[in-house]
Amino acid sequence: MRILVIEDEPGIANFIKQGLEEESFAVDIANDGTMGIETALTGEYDLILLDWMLPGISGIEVCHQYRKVNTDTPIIFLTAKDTVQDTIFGLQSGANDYIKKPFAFDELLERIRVQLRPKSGEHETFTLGNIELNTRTHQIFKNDEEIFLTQKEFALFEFLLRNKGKVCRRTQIIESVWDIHFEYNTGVIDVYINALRNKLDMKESGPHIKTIRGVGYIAKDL
Amino acid sequence: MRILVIEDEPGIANFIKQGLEEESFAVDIANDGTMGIETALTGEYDLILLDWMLPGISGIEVCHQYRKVNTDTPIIFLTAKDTVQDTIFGLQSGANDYIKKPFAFDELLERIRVQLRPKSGEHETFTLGNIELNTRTHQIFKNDEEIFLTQKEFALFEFLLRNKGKVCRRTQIIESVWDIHFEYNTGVIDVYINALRNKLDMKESGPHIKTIRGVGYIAKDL
DNA sequence: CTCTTTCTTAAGATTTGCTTAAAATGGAAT
DNA sequence: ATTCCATTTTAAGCAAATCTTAAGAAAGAG
Repeated sequence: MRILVIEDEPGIANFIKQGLEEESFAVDIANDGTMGIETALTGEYDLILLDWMLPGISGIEVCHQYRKVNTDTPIIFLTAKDTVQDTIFGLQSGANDYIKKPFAFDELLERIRVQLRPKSGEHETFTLGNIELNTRTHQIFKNDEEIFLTQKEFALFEFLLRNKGKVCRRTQIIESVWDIHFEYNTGVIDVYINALRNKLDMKESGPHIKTIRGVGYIAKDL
Repeated sequence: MRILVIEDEPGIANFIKQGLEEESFAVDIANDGTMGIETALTGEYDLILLDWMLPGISGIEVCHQYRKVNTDTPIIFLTAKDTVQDTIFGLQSGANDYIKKPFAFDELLERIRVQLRPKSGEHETFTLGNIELNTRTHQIFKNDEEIFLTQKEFALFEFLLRNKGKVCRRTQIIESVWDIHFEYNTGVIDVYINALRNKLDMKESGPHIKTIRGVGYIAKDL
């Protein structure tokens, strides 16, 4: 799950980035409206957090522009203003929700989840055989026994499960999970796949992550 | 499906090459404008990815030159520039689309597919009897049972299916699938045709790959 | 029947992925 | 700031799958 934060104050931007990364979202920051709209349009994000007050192009303007091209990706406004007027205006411009600064991080998280839930059309848990992944609580159970994964392990596994049955190409994985876009000559994926297979105890029979040589991996039941 | 990438930065060029090869395109790289236009004119490519900023001859110039000779092959510009002016200018010079760097690989892939789809006039799946090939997910099903092919096997089979009913000459095959252009005295094709017939279980009756003695092969239903 | 082309198999070369250990990174605690 | 610890990444040797070559067997053409 990739999130773009369009916010000029580095302090706030980094605070949000860190918090979201702890929840294993992949977060990019754009620090002004121009960069923001450009990045939003090039990259593929699942959600956009948009500051109301931006130097140069305003948040509303960014939202307007973006909505001309993309009407699916949810946008949540971050705003210091708090009049009802502004709120209505913001939502009319195409945003899906808004949150007033200062805000409790958990509240932000909650609103993000609300926006992401209906979009994926999925539940908040995914399963692979007897393994269950809960995106909400960030836990993994195998036969009701909890298994602890690190951030990256979890993010990779979640990506595979969200695409269960479909082939996940190495390029897709390195982009979605590691956020690396150009030059890519690393063996990280192999290492983490290996870790997953070990921790989740995926031998021959039973659910497994199959490798498609020269292409990538695929998670399959049975 | 053959793609030429004209791009001077090795990092980006190789990243694109790998990504596209995972999708089983045959990719060649030219690292400057002169080489680029030369290769574009000699080889037979289905699509060209052209960097805007090139040492020596610029991307626009390459595009202009190329369009004097060939007006069919789609060209997609890769550009760091982002002004509307440049874009319009680029498209006027004969390009079919453009994409701003940095871009998400999936977006590039999508644009490539948009360009290739109308040209081939085909869908993203091909069938041969009860066998179905999905170019998108890179999978093959026979009566809804998945059959795993290697890269080369898949590429060869895809080529045959794209030309279903038409005779595929050995020279065509070796050029499109193996990217070998001149000297050619190898028995690889035979070996791979054999592998396909085995894996896909093509006996006499039923769908099969018929061999045309002295010429090549043809994929036929029934 | 003889010659040519294709089929089939097996073995060698090459590429790709697996696995492990060690180095780098980053956070938390002292 | 320093140390410690967990996580992430890099690197390298090994294993396995794939690709290519080659050579004898089979099949088709004349």
